[in-house]
Amino acid sequence: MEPHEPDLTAVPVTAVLAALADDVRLQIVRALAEGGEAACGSFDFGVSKATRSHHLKVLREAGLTRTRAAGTSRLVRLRRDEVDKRYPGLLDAVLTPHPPA
Amino acid sequence: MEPHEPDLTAVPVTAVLAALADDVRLQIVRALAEGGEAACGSFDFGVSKATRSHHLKVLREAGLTRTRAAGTSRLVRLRRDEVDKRYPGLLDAVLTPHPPA
DNA sequence: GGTGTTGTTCGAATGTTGTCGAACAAGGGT
DNA sequence: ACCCTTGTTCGACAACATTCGAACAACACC
Repeated sequence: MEPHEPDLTAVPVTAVLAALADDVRLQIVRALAEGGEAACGSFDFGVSKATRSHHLKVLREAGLTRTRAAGTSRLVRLRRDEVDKRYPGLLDAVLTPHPPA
Repeated sequence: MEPHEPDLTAVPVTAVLAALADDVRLQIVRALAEGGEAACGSFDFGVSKATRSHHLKVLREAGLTRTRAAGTSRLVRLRRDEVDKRYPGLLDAVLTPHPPA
């Protein structure tokens, strides 16, 4: 089956924002922004693997990540350049820590 | 009753993103970014006034807009400076037109 | 006071999303 | 061949979102 990784220009803004508007997914994106490529299993944020797989699918279909198989694992990485090009400042604005003050 | 216009620092990022992740609300925000202050009724995007009122409430409670009474109308305006300060680049990234190419 | 305009709130219908366990698929190792 | 690890997919369920019409509130104006 196809990986279903659309071009960012084919994804409505609202879908990109919706993909980022979830706590678990935001943690995943933050981890990817810091750590580069990572296996799906490395994102243990207190949800089952079914849920995690679902969130990774949402991110992938929003055009935010790319996934490639590597043995029994799958490596996920953030499509930083493409996102920054189409939505300059979005990731920076959303990924930087936000002091409660 | 209180207007319920929280400080931006008190609103989780995901709530801000969720508020922007809707077509109707994004149109409202775009209109506000261009036209400055506007009455609620000026946002006729094919939804009923009940629905419009709901969306304005979501934007207000996400800390994105401010509302003040003016006679029988209510004037809404975007909290541009505050949003830009906390999330630099967010509004720009999201409000600028996105060519499908 | 009565009427019209402008919004808000309520209740209900409908649709979407997040979550899980269980079943399944694909690889790697022994 | 067998098993373990790693992920995905399937149903199901609960929670939340969007939408509407109708009822209500506040104000202005005659």
